[in-house]
Formats: sequence, structure tokens, C-alpha cells
Amino acid sequence: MEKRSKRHHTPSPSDSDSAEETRAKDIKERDEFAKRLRKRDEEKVKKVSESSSKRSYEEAAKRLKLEAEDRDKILPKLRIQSRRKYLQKRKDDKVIELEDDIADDEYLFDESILTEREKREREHKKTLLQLAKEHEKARELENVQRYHMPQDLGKGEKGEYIEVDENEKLPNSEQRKWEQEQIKSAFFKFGAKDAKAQDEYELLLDEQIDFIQALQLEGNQEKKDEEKISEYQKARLTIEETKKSLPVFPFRDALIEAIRNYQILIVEGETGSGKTTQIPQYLHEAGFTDDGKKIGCTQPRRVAAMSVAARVAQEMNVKLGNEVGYSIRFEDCTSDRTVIKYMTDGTLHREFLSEPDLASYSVMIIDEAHERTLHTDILFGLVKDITRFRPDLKLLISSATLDAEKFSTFFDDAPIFRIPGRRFPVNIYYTKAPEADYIDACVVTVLQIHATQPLGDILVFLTGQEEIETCVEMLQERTKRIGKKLKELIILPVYANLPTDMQAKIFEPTPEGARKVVLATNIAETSLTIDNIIYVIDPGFAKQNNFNSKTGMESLMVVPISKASANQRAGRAGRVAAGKCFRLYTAWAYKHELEDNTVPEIQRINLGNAVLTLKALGINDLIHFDFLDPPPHETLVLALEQLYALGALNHHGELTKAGRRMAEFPTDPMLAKMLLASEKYKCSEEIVSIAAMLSVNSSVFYRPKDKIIHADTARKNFFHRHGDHLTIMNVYNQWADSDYSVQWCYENFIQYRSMKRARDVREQLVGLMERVEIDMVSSISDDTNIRKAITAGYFYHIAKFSKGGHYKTVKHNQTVMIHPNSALFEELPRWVIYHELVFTSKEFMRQVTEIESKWLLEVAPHYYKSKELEDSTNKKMPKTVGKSANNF
DNA sequence: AAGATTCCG
Repeated sequence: MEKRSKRHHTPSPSDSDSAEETRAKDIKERDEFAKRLRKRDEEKVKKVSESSSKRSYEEAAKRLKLEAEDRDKILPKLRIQSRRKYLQKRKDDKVIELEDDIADDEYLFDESILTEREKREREHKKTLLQLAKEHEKARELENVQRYHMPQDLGKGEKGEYIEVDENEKLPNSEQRKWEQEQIKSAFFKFGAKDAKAQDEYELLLDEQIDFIQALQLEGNQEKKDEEKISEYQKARLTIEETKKSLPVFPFRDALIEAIRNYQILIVEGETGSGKTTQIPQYLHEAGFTDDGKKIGCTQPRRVAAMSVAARVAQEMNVKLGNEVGYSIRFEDCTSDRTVIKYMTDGTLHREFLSEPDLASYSVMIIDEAHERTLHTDILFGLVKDITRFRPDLKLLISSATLDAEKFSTFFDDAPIFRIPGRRFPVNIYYTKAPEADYIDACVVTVLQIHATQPLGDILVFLTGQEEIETCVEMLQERTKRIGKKLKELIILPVYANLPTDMQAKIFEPTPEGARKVVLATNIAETSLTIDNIIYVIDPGFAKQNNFNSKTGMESLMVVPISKASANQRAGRAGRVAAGKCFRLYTAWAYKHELEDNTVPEIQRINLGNAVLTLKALGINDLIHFDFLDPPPHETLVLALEQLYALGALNHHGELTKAGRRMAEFPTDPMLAKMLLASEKYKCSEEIVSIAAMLSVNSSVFYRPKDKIIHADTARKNFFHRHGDHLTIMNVYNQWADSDYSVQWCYENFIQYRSMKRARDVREQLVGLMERVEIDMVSSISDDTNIRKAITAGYFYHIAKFSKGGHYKTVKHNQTVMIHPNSALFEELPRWVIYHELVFTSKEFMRQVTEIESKWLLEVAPHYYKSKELEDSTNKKMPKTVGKSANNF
């Protein structure tokens, strides 16, 4: 608190008596509020368990599958099966809904195919030109000897590149030595064994890249045949036999014994060992649930929690949602009978608010701990603390390799239990020299593999949608040029924003005699697994989000991946047979330029909500909270400072009643404050819609390349003259008026998926508003009230149009700009409030709304003095008459 | 005049 800027009020000593009184009163009210919450929770648990124990298996399974349908990452096989089943079964509402969904999907899908084709033809010439240019560029950069950032490309100036250190050039440099040590076989040349193939391939391809084979990623499965048979047999194996065939099975008894003997155990097991599905069952069988307590297991992803729970329910032959269940946001599929509960890490984190001692659990398993999500990182500290006063609680931290030692140290030297995985060896190849243009290098490598390597699908890791699109175009162009001399190459993109049906294509089996290339973002690193990948191409980059707590600005940058990430990528080649991974960087770069591990999320993002939740859990000293890797000090200070300014903490750093209410919302504290403020301004209906729209990450407007003009005019039809918050409210309300129609979204260039999500979020928020005792009321005719409520939450995010002709933030006096997508881009009002600050090509404010400065004194008198809000010039700002001011 | 990586509550 002491770091607050001096221009803000500080309570003066003379106030202190009455201040003490109000503080005591507030804390009393807070505790009473908390008590009411607890009571409501108990009632809710009763209700839920009554209703869900009645629920039939079919119903539960259907719910799961419906959710799965909605998700993008489920195997199409499953989808087809489930669709068929539905059609044969009862034709209840759910089925009709599902059919509609499918029909809608196909409708959208057909359209996108058409436009794709159109686009391809139209841009054919353009692509050729681009290709030529890029080749030129690559040649120019040929001499560059350094692992570099990809955004350097395109700047086109040699001078921007740093040449290698002189040392590295020396004949006996460390690099050389090291590489020689590592190299097992000589140069790996494509098709070297087959002279004929080699000749043919030289004719086809005018470029090639030399690779060097270095280390091998150890596997423990030797022959493919063996696996093939077992794969075939697996289908006919009984569940019991399948369970026995898992690598974890032989360790069953030893594992149970270890858990009996130690309170905390680190389980190190590779994927495919069966640990996630089997260990909870072993513990259940061994009597860990006899006392009426549960076994909990957290997962970083929703799909994982659902599908693993479904699998375990099947193995145990029980109804999903009864003895085995799962709990994720928007959906709690558990009952009072549940003894094995899978959930997302975020769900458990929130659950702490209602059950801070995990009293209903006998064992808690934190799975996939190596992924180091924000939530698991916080759970580490919380759960470690609990084991101190609950000796009966067992704790398992489950992680894939490498990090186990670190976890062990953190958890007071807990023993490490190792379980082997099931994986085939992967040979790793590095480039001999660094590649100047890794997109081009990817294309060349794909073709090299295609021309010379035995059949098997290829997975290429790129950083984003745009890169993937250009790479797809390049590959299409070059394969066309090569013609029929090579076998068919099926080129498929995958990234999160790709429509569901396009995503599903990557799961379709590759036709006989053809080869599939999947161009993916790091979505393919963990979130989805593609069968039959034999070759992986890894340029070594990914996009990463970073939060700068000094400026409060987020940025998305391309950075080199970590060694851990590189190995995860390589591992994707060894799932069905021995594979090969081609790294488009040198062995030297891998060894010396890549970090061991990716910086954990907790050190890279805004911690506002996390800090509030911890405060609500009664953890007052956050600076000394037991973090595995502590977040930057400034990030914590900023979060605390903001919470104080928002009134969530009092000047003693204690949680206030407002803070306790805010903690109920799974959102950024400022957004939570805005929701609370809607009570005073009688516009909770509108604010809840705005909040829901703000939390779907700006992917509401759809903007296909070939219909940019249509999309932009469609977007402008929603514009509100006072700004973006009211614009997105317009979108939501009109969509609701259309009865949540898919067709409406399509016509208005709105992403249906985002809207659906906004609707889910909105429903949840409405429930939470009731929980924090706020009535839902509407004030649609008065946008001033709505804007005041927004201001009450976001008074930290104010910018003022200055004399220099640009905006400056009030807090940091930092020059920022209105994002070109904003409704106010051409308006330039004097005072604006913004939702977020993002650094891309410039410092942009995203989601901007006009306000009046006097409101700041009304909503945040403790934070603003009238003096600093005075306009330095008395002249009115000349306003551009926006052609786009199209109000409702 | 910009441009979406990925999860999670």
C-alpha cells in the first residue's frame, strides 16, 4: 500500500477513529455475508445431490457428449458414433437441438470451402509473387549465423542481424566440439540410401536442407508390429485386461504402499502410463474412500477432466456423475455418492473458497503439474499448507519427467515414484546451419520428407494463424508445381480459432498411399493429439503472452521455445511408431540458446483475480506466500494496490465486504467491481451482458480475408456513438432478440462460438449476482448510468486526449492510441475509459468508451481529486463528425 | 489504419 502515488488521498490520522469504526463494521458485515454464502452452498449441495442421483446414466452420458459436440477437440469417430446413437434413440429435445447444430455446422462449412477455393484462385498470382520475394530474402540472409527472432525477418536489412561471436567461428569452438560429441551418425541426407529416389528428388526440388542427427529421444517400445497387434487385440480385450496391460499396473501395490507411508508423493510418469485413470481407482480399491471421503484429481483442461471421468466410470462400470464424476466451469457432474472426482485446476482453486481445508477429500492428485498453469501453481502453495494441519490428507503431485526433483524439494523432500511410459524412440535431427526463413524451411523440409521418406504423417509447429495460412498456400503452390510425380499430399491447418469442422478434418484417416501434413499452433503440443504422426518439424518458436506490471500492458510476442517444449513437440512423433523430429535450428542453439523450461504462467500474467481469491481465503501475507516460483514483486504490488483502490481491501490490507463479494466472480477485480457498481446505477442487466462480452476474448467479430469490406460494414452497424462497451452490448442484445440464432451471426459477421460462450458466461454471472444479493434490473434507455457503472470498475483505466494530439493515460502518463477497430477510432473524445492495454505494433487501448471527467469524482472520490481532472485548455475539442456514428 | 497462442474460472 505504501507505494501509492502521492497525488491520491491517504486517510489522515484525524479520520482514524471513525475509520476504525467503519472498518470494524465492514468486517462484521463481511463475515455475516460469508456466513450466508456458506449456508447457501450447503443447501445447494443438498439440492444437487438429490437431482443428480436421480439422473440416469444415459442422461449423464448425453450431457457429456453434447458438451463434447460443442468442443472442438473430440475425435470425429466418437462424434459420428454418438450422432448415430442419438438418431436411433429417443427423439427428445436434445436430439433436435443437436441436429440443428450439425445442420448449421454444415451450412457454415460448405460456405467456407467455397470461399477458400475462390480465395485460392484469386490469390494464386499473389502467392507466386510472394514466394519469389521470400526466396530472395532468404538468399540475402544466407550468411546469417545466428538463432534469431522471427519478427526480424521481413525487416530485410542485413545490418539488423548480429553475426556470430568470433569465438563461435573458430574451428575448435565449443560448439563444434559439443556437436561432434553428440553426433551419432554422419550427416543425414534424405534418400541417400536410394540413389534412384535421390536423383528423382533432386530433379523435383531445387533446394534442400542438410540435417544432422544428434540425440535420440529414448523410447521403450521397440517394434511397431508388436504394438499393431496389441492395438488390434485391444479392441477385443476386456476392460480388466486393458487395465492390466497399462505400464502403471505392475506398480500398483508398491504405489499404494508408498502412499500409505508418505503423506506427499511425487509421481513421475510419462503420458500413456495410465496414471491418470488408474491411480484413483487403485486408491479407491485400497480403501481410501471408505471413510466417506473423496479422491480428487485435477486436470489443466476441461476436455481431459470430462473424458477421463467418462473412461473411469466405464472401467468401474458405474454411472458417470454418481461414484465417478467431474466438475468444470458451467457444469458440475457429481453427486453426494461421488468418490472419484475429476476437475479442472481452476475449479479446485475456486472450490477452496467454500471448503478451505478440503475436508471432503482423503486424497488430492494434482495431475500434469509440469504444465505449471496459474491455477496449479497456486494450488501447490494452498495444498502444501493444508497437509501441515491435516495429516490424514494424502497428496500426489503428478508430473512428466524433469521437474520431479523440483517438486520434491518444494514439498519438503517428498519421495519420487517413477512410472515408465509407453513411447517409441524418436530420432532428432538438427539443421547444420541456422535457417534464415523458417517458414520457407518448413516448406522445403515437408517436401524433402515427402519425396524421400516412407509414408507417415507430418506435424509442423508454427506460431499463429497467419503463418499457418501462408505456409498452407506455399505448400499448395509447390506441390502443384511438382505435379503428379509425387504421391498426394494432404495439407491441413489447425488452430484454436479455426471452425470446428475444419479442425475435425485433421482426425480423418489418411487415404491409402497419401500423406497428411498438419500445420498447427502449439495447440497440438498438449491440447490435441493426432494419430499416426511419424514426422515432426519444429522451427522452435511460439507466441507467448506477457504482462508488464509497470505499465499494466499485455503483449503477445514470438519467442524461442524451451527445451521442455521442444522435447514435448518431438515426443509427438513417437506415439504410434518410431518417429523423426526435424528441428530447424542447430544443436548448438538447442543446447545454449533455449531455456530449460518455459517461464511459468504465474510470472507472466496479471494476478488481480488470483490475489483477490487468496485474500478471500484469509491469506494476508501474499508477499511471503509459499510459491514454487514466486511471481514478480511488482505484479503482486500492483494487484494489491488495485484491490485497495477498488475498495476490496481496507488500509490494513484486510478484505472488505465489497472484496468478499468481488471474490465470488471468476473475473478480473475491475470487472467484478463494475458488476457490483451496477447495483447502484440500476443497470445490472446491461452490465452483466457487457461483462460477459468482455470476457470472450475479442473474437466476436468475424473477418474473413475475402469479405473484409462486408464484415467491416456489418461491424459498423453495431457501433454506438459512446463507444465499444455499448457496441458489444448492442451485439449481445440483438443476438438475444434473434433468439440466439446461428443464422443471425452468419449474416452479421459475428462468431457464433464466441456468442455462445458469452451466453454461458452471462448465465453464470446472473447466478452469481443473485449470490452476492444484487437484483437484476434494466436501464437500457439510460446509457449514462451504464457508463458510470463501467467507470466505477475501471477508473484505473482512464486516458485523456492531450494537446499533442494523442491520448495519455492518467495513471502513468503514457502515450496510447485507440485501436483502429474501435467505434471511437475517428471520434477522439476528451476522456475515455479503456478495458485493456495491448502492445502489438503500437500501444493500443482496446474496448474504449467515452466518459465525463466529473464522473470520476462521483465513482472514485478516494482516488481522484478534482484538480487533476481539470481541463488545461478551455477550448472544446473539435470533434470529427464520424460517418460511422450509427446509434440505436 | 490493425491483425487472434493456448488454456482456465
